Amino acid sequence: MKNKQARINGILSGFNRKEFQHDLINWFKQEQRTLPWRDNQDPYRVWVSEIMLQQTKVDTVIPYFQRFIEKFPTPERLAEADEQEVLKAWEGLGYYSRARNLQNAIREVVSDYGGKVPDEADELGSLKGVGPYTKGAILSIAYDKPEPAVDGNVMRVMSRILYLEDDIAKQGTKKLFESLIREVISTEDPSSFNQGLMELGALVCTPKSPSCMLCPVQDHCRAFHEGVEQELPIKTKTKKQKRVPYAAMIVINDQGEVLIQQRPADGLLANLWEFPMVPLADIDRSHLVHWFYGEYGINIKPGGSLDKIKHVFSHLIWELEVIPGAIEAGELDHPRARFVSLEELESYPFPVSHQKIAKHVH
DNA sequence: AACACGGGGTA
DNA sequence: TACCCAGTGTT
Repeated sequence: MKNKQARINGILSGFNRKEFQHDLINWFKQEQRTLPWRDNQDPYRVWVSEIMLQQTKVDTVIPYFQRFIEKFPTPERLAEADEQEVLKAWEGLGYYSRARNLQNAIREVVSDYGGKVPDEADELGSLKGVGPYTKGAILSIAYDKPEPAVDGNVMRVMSRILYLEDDIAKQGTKKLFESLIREVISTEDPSSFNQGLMELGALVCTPKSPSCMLCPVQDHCRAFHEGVEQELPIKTKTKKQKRVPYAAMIVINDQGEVLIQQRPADGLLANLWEFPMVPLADIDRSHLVHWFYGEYGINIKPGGSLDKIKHVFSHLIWELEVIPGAIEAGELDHPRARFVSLEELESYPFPVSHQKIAKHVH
């Protein structure tokens, strides 16, 4: 413990905190982008935006945020919505547990906190989906509290400013940055300080070829002075994804309805909908008919492949072979599957991979 | 301390 | 390709 504080003191010796705060905050106030969640300090809107922005670019989030707030303008409206409706609003944004956790947490806010987003760190941090970053972001941006909000931007920017060679891919490194931010954050305007750090990372202090000549805190940057800004931060590589081939089936009944099913409540793409599919490692292509009958109680006659879809996730790659199946005989018998009209299909939340499959449904 | 968890954009 | 992005929960 003492060791750690000693290191922090060492890192910050000779660092002009007051001037750094001033230069950063002035730049932020001058150059910040106009973004929908910056209209006001409504903690609910700040919260929604912070969840959406996790691992997701600002430009991607903007239209989702607008639609989401329009549909669920208050904690109460989100709390009372069906989960399927929330997932539909999240459709295409990815990391769907964010949406389910957000609704779960908002329901707790409505039932336990009278609909008011907590402004206390422990209460906020105990809510589903609110980790150290989001907690600090809400406290500083919505409630003007001097709490660190350390994300990838902040670690990159501060690695360069302070010339730190800690591996930012390691979990523990984030704690170091949180301790450092606690020491250097502006207590007068923690919101602009935290947002300024992130805005700087997004606009100036970018991962590749940072625009140091335009940087408002260039004077404070040790990496720039040493000419090593391109070498920082240190980040170990992620391992590459595993390929998994699937057969995905388009099965349409005599009423023109297509067969879909809801995915399990846990794991990948939880509770979203999909076309029937099976890993081609589990069964051979020639056993498709047998597998399909066993699973759904319907005899089909597979047609030729309509498409091969490659879909990349962060940790795996789906290779989907789209195969039509003509119904020969049988009655659907499956707890999570149903036939729906093409019109109804639109109201179900599908992952992007299966939206690609849906393009072959006519 | 690792790994699961989406999807889109960039060089 | 490979990396990056306003991270969190689980094991």
